[in-house]
Amino acid sequence: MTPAARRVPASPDPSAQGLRIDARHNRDRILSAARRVYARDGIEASMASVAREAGVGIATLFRHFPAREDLVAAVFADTMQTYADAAATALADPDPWHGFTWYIEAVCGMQAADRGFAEVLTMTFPSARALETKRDEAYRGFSELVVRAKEAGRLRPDFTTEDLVILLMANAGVIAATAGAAPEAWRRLVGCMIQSYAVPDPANTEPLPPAPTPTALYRAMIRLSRRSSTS
Amino acid sequence: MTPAARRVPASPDPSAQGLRIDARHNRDRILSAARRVYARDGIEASMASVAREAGVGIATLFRHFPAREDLVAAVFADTMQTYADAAATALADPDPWHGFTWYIEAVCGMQAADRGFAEVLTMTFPSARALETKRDEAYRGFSELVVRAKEAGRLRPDFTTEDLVILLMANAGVIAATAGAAPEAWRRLVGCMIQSYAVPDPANTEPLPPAPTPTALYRAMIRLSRRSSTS
DNA sequence: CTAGAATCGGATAGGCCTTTCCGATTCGCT
DNA sequence: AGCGAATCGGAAAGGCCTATCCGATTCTAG
Repeated sequence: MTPAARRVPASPDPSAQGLRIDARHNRDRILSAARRVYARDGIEASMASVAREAGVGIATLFRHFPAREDLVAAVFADTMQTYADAAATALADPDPWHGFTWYIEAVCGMQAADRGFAEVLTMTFPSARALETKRDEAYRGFSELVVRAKEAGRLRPDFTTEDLVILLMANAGVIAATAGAAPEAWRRLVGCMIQSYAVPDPANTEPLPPAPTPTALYRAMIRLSRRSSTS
Repeated sequence: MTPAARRVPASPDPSAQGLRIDARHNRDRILSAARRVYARDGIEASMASVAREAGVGIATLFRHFPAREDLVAAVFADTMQTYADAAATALADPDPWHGFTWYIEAVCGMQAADRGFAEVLTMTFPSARALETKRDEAYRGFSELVVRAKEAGRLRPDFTTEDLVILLMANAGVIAATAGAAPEAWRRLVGCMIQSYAVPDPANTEPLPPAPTPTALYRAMIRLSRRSSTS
């Protein structure tokens, strides 16, 4: 047994290698705390609040993740993997249009489930190579989905891959604004957008997802004014 | 001349009445500074930054507007008037569908021109009566626009007034995310959404507004990660 | 079991924010 | 011109945040 093999990496995360086991333990606590905080408050949540949630000292947090970007990249590494995998799954669908719409709904659903991730998808972190590699992978898959859906005659020819980015930004806005008070509003938005992407076909109109109730939206609009900073 | 008539309100704002002229002057400086700051940074901008921009002491700002909400309400009073007026203008359009789409584009354009206003439209301020009165007025006008557009057979029957709120939230998201780097992205979003609101008619398809260029969107996604707070 | 290295986390410095207090200044009437 | 009231704005108190320092603690190898 070589000295280097003594510290076996029990954690699946390769960047935890070589750490003392208490350090690795803290690292994991920080990551799961950050996951919770970012999902709730978005990635502009303070480093201090993450440390509090994790129950570690502030210095410990900064030692493991010197910059906020490092923490964000570590937290969303596997979510970005899921994101990239979704494109592959969609490409395996024999129906190009169904694969295209499934992908969009899946991605927007991931945004709805995690406010932090919703924000990550509308930003780019040039220094976080791992994240950007996954993003590029997903992008290539989506480009292929677009080509196939156009070839099948279901996707309008003037659709561009930039439209997905716009949708992600729009969806992030709805999710941030409704934040739990109208949890289905984003489905309505996505349903409308997909509708507009399709080549018009009166013989094949899908119903839209239901609109949120007026009271739900009103609650969202009030809640929105009850906050201070974040973002 | 009665004592009460001595101080003539030169300012159009009735709530400036009874102030000494230097006080009124400061009030105006604060309001125009806040307009600039809110348009640029959104209504979560700090009171301190508004005071700095206005060149007045912090205490002066707080004396005139004890709570952030008071300042927001004062700043956006006339913009909300324009907002309400737009509904009336749209109702005067003889073509119900054209009036409907014109209104949506006008309102979303107002959002694009003022990030603070974009946020105000997705919130409600129960204590700011004047603001909410105007909002209700616009809402009633929009409801009528919806009815007429449906009667004309151009607007899909399952459209609801809540869809406008969702669009406003989505548009606010795109505007906040692109913030100058891709100034036309919101038009693409709005074009798509209007497309989806229309009763499908292959004989009458309008082209979508152009999509932003990939580089413009990329710049927006980088810029987004370059900020600290906001929101 | 122990020594030394790795790690922890409280404390601290510095920044920005909100809100209030109060002495200094300016205005407006006489 | 001059007085009193209105208004100004710097200062201060308190909160939260980032980032770093360093003595205390915990782990690991031998």
